[in-house]
Amino acid sequence: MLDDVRPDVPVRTPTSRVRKRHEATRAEILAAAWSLVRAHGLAALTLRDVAREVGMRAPSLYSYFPSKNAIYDAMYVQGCREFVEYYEQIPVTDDALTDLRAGMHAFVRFCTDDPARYQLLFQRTLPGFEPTPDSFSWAVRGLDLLRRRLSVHGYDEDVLDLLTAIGTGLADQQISNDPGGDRWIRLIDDAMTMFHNHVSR
Amino acid sequence: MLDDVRPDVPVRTPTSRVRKRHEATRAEILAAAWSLVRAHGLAALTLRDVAREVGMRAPSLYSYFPSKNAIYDAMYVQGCREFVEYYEQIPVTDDALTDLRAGMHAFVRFCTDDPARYQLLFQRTLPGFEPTPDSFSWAVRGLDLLRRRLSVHGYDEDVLDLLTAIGTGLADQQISNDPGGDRWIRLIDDAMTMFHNHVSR
DNA sequence: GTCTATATTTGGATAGAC
DNA sequence: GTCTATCCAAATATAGAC
Repeated sequence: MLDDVRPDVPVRTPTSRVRKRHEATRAEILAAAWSLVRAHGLAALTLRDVAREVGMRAPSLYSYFPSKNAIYDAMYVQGCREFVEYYEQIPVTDDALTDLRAGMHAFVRFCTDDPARYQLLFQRTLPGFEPTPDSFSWAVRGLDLLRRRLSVHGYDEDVLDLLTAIGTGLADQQISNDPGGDRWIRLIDDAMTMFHNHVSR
Repeated sequence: MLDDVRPDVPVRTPTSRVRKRHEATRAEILAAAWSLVRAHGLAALTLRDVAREVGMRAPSLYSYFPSKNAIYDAMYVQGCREFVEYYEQIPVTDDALTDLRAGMHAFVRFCTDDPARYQLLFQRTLPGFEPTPDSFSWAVRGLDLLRRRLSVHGYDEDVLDLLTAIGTGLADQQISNDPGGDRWIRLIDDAMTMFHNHVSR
């Protein structure tokens, strides 16, 4: 084939420039989708709205995502990556209680910062959606990070399960019953004291 | 008017017999709706499906409920009443830890027994629905009962908030990450020991 | 009260021109 | 890649006969 004369840039492979533009538009679409779900709820997202937000018509989105669920799926991966980034920037000390408190504050803040994201990642009540196995592996990665952070101080499985329950409970109550406030956030330090005393018995 | 000749049973007022039949059909419709949401998810409920389940056509449901959300609303009230019934049958002892454990087991069991009901009552992620003020008062009633049960042993507000966080967290993790199992259920007694030791400091 | 028929809306997805 | 036009399906709700 003639194409093989220039194997580095074969016909049909978009140039790096074109690919970058494509990726940029994809990112713009996702940003618009996030903006909409934050404003109107996760389940209220429609392709028409997303398209209008980025100055397109709905069918044009199909050049970037094969379906609506593919958009949700990409948002899911983004959320997982944000979670990992959130956690990696928390310093680890040699004091278990300090780390527990910092970790729990980070977790609850991550959840309350964006309830729509919380619903997508952790509640999974979206009608027809579930993440692809590939995307779900990102969630596993985030959870692993969380567990590794905590197992540094020697906690076992059951104790980690108790801790995740306290975490989701605090975040859930804060979001459901005092959105924008701090009624459960201000219980975090005390809750971690309780937890720490218990597991150090 | 001639109707006034028999003021006990005026025209246009259905007889007790007719009213009872009407109520029975309403109950049948609600039972069908519960059955469907348990099988296919809370958000997947459609009037056609409900009607088919009770041997009707969709428009006939409008003789019993003015809208789909009115059905959700009636289910919401039913769920709240079931919650109250669940709690009223729990014996109160003079031992705080015993009551904490029994109360928390009851709460988590109530949630895990019917995840669709849990979602309707506590998560409130249903697209266009929110309970009418009248129905919501039933939820307040349930929460009041819960608080009264616990305040018997002298807990203050912040402590109750911590306890509700632990409760929703345990229920949420059990439903989301181990449906049908007992991975978080078996942590309840230990969690209540932790809580009790902490607040009795 | 129940039905058939239908209005209305909505929204995901596709075809094909440019 | 983007558009217009359209399809298709689902689902709530209403009108009016019986």
